[in-house]
Amino acid sequence: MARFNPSEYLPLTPAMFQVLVALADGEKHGYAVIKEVSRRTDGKVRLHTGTLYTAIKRFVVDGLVAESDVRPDPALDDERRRYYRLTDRGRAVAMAEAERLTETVAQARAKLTLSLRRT
Amino acid sequence: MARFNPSEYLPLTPAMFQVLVALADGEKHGYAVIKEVSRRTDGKVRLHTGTLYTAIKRFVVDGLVAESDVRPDPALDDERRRYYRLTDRGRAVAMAEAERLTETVAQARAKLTLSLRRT
DNA sequence: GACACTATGTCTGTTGTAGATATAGTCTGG
DNA sequence: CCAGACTATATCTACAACAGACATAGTGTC
Repeated sequence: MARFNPSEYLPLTPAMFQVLVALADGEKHGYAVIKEVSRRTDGKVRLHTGTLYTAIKRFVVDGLVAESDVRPDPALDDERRRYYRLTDRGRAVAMAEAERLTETVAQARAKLTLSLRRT
Repeated sequence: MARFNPSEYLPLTPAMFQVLVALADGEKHGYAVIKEVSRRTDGKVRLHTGTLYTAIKRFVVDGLVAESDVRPDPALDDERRRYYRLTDRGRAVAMAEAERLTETVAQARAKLTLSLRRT
């Protein structure tokens, strides 16, 4: 597992990227990921259950996400929930993807504005 | 066709976005689009012919791209080529997608760096 | 009591894409 | 001089990701 290179895991699909980003600020259960993404994007990005649970399963196998044993205060919990957290590797991949997208957008903007100046 | 709203066409798939961006600074033929994307992304993004020609066909139908009659100097031309240019609508969609991606990346960066500060 | 919400998960059909194949002309090195 | 690479368009098949439906089940609300 030594010298894991995040860029070899790229590009992520938009849905998978959103899953990792949702877990970035603290562990969450599946349904909470769906809601967080929907809330954050004003309902524009809607992860469906088929997409979400399949993605998380793969992330756990690949070591980007780990299932957590830590349960919150039982009063706030729901025993059906399964909590997931981003691993160091998952965080590195998400950051690399963010950088890749930044570069892509920068190039796109450059080309799109360049041609406006010409016209 | 009045009051076309570009955001209804979003999100674009990464491949489709690259095609529109490639055409942003002037009309090109299909093979030139493939090469431009590959060159610009240091070989990281490789559009395949199946993807490219299928995407362009759809863009022409949807009015985001138009086939151009303008042929360059015959000395520089290749009669097999088919040239395509971005329409106003195509440009509007590409710009809207660039803005959407900018917002997505900004949110991702915020969440990813926030958690670093916590830890 | 009906409906919406929370929560996890599987299944199927659709879509987009990769990669192969087809065709064919040009160009370059050994 | 001919093999192989490159240019150029296009179609086809197979696969992976995803949407959306379905299944299950408990809780909350009108």
